[in-house]
Amino acid sequence: MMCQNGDMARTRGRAPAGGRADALSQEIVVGTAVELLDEHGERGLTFRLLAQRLNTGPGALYWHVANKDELIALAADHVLGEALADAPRPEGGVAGLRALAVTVFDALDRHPWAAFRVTAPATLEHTLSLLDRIGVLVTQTGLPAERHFAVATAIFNYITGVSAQIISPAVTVDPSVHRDVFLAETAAHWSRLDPAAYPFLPHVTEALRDHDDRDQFTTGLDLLLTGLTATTRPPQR
Amino acid sequence: MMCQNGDMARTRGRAPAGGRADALSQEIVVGTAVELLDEHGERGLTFRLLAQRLNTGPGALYWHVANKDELIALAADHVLGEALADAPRPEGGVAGLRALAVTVFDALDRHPWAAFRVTAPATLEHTLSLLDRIGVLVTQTGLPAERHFAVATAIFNYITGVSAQIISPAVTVDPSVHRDVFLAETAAHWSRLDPAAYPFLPHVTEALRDHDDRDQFTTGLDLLLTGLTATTRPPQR
DNA sequence: ATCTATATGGAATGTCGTTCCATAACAATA
DNA sequence: TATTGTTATGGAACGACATTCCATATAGAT
Repeated sequence: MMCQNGDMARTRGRAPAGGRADALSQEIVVGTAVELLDEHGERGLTFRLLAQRLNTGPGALYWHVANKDELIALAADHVLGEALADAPRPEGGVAGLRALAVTVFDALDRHPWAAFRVTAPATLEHTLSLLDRIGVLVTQTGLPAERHFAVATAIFNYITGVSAQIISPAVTVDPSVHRDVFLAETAAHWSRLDPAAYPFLPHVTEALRDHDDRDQFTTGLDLLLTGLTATTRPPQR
Repeated sequence: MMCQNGDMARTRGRAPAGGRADALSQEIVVGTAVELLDEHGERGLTFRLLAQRLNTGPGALYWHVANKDELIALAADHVLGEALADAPRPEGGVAGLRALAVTVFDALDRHPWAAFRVTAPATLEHTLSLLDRIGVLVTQTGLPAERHFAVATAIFNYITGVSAQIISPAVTVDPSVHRDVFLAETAAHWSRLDPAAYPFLPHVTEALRDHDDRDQFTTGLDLLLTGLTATTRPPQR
């Protein structure tokens, strides 16, 4: 599964110099897939539907994409590419890490299906690019070189993994039920739990109902980054 | 989608007092599903195969489980339940949080398909239990009450989200390629990248090849927990 | 014995990913 | 301008799957 694109730069999908006017390309196929995924979610994307929108047959798509897994992986990478293009460059160090993380979260929040499909260790273009940019910023923090990989990967995993968790209700749950309704129902469920078995949850139903996803993301992120600076500059007695 | 079990405790699946000897139950169905998921992964689990192993037809399973999504969600919750049963209870505070997190990671590592299926906000029994136990431990750290929800959720999201990311290659990639081979190939890929576009990655290929998944999990976890203690006791000048 | 809710299991349905292949469009040759 | 080979297309066909349907069985209650 999953691309295994390997070495040989595949010419596939690159429209030949003097191709026809209505020529497909991997870029077009993936771009249209992103539209469809935004509209109907992962389950709603079918090769038939995609082919229909591109005025072709399902078979033609397989010239540009190996299978549905690769298509979705490429679509998710495409989303990440847009996010990175928008990401601010100026800041360095921990502030830059925070800004980059939030930018990526926002992008995944706009394309909920993508969050689950960005995976480590990276092999796709923009996923690699994200990890590399995190690595560069980590390098700037003055951490010893032997920790660069572990810390950069930890931050990458936090961004993609936690984003996926926070966004998951939008994907897992029936999309027809809105966020507020879902949270209200879940809060009601928590409030009905037996306090002997669940001493904590009944106390935080209000916080569940009112919380903001982005704040939830930055709460953990800031803990992580605080821990990072605390490690970088050991506690000044 | 997804349970919506609602209130009414469903009698379904509970074998009636004097049922037949070969009676099914939700517990049996889910337990067998866990076995099959461990053996063949999420794609390899089919209702036909599950029915065959239980000496029944596919239709019978739908009496105990609404659909495949619910089945897998229940199976993942089952895994979490086992992990929590094994989890050490003694320690409290930050040390207890760390121990609990690692226990859950190990369980998900043994059942890679489950990591992607544990989602927040929780509605299933053991997922709720995990979040609650995290909450209790967070309460013990002396954090102000208004931060309890945000911090407990952040830790929950870290555990489940980052575990899923770290374990993902075992699920996403063809299971026939072993971890070492996959990492070696990815490392080779990184080493061939253009250093102008990717200044960081080529330097850490060795670390990628040699890293340990559990260490990767604890690296970020310890950063997060360090940040937590730094927040709890503000820096003592 | 009869009745009814619970539970079963195999057959039928429809949708999907994917494969296949006959054909089209174009580029390079002659 | 014909010819040939490669690149690309698109629609039909295949096989697997989740899910539904329904005729039947089981066991407790009457």
